Amino acid sequence: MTHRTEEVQGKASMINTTHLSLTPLAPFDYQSTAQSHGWMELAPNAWDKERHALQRVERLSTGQVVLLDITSTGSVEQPEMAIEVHHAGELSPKDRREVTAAVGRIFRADEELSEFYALCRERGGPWLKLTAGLGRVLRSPTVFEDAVKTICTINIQWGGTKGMVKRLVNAFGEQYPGDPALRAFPTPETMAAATPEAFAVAARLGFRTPYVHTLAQRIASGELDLEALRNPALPTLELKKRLLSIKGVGNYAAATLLMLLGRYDELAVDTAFRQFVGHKYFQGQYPSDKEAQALYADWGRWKYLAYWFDIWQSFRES
DNA sequence: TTCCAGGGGTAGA
DNA sequence: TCTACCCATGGA
Repeated sequence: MTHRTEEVQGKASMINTTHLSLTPLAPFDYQSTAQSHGWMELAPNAWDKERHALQRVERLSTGQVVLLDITSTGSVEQPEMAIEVHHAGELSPKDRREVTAAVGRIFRADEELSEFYALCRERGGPWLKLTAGLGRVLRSPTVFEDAVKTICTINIQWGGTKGMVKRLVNAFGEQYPGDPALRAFPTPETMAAATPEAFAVAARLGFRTPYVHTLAQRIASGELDLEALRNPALPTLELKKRLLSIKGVGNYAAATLLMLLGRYDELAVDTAFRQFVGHKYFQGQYPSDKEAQALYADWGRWKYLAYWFDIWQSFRES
């Protein structure tokens, strides 16, 4: 991953703009990656359809809150992303590195998928499309944000998930100084500082309320280090065990978080999975979870990606 | 008003 | 390991 920086000073505003760039591993399909997951629609993310830009408010480790505007300036084979950072005051070299690292993580800029692409080529047909830079599933800069959002997908329709995440951001996220209506995803410390009662009233997460609040408290107190789960040396089974030890995380959420951590061994069995597999492979009948999972068994450690883009292609064809 | 969603925890077998 | 039951919330 490489980056270069230049700075442009705004003239009429207290907000300055810094231009950064990021070069992901090729092949890389920027737009398909951004639209690969509903995460694009969850606050503080927003997708600008006309400019094909992903916008997001980010709180840096210094406490500075900035607005990111991310677009593609390259091609699939020679990819490059432009990152406009709107911020008050200065943006230090450390801040710039933090921003490019966050964007790199969101887009999985350094994720190596050649083994998955080789399997897609063996299959041929519609799977060949994936080898043109698809296969990256959008995620968040922190494991905490992904964990909270995953818990907010449990037993609820997508509109409900969007509403819950938006309430969390509006109630506990820090404001962007250039537009107080825009906020960053809240830190564990901010959520943990609220009483359970105040948290429940503000977020309205239903039965997920104690799961998310307790998770924030455990991280804020130092008892739990979710970022440590990004360690590639951790065996997947150990990682899954640690995820399942989090209250509110069961088999579905653990498989989703494994995928977000770059481990594709497990399928997230939920209503969408059962409906899709039943419709496409079992003449509309719901198979057992074992039968459904067996469909993707020979994808080995790439099962989740195979399923995810199987449903993604069906969606695009319909 | 009723149903149920992109499930999970718990108890009991 | 499996099943039954309950769990808040909000959209259809």
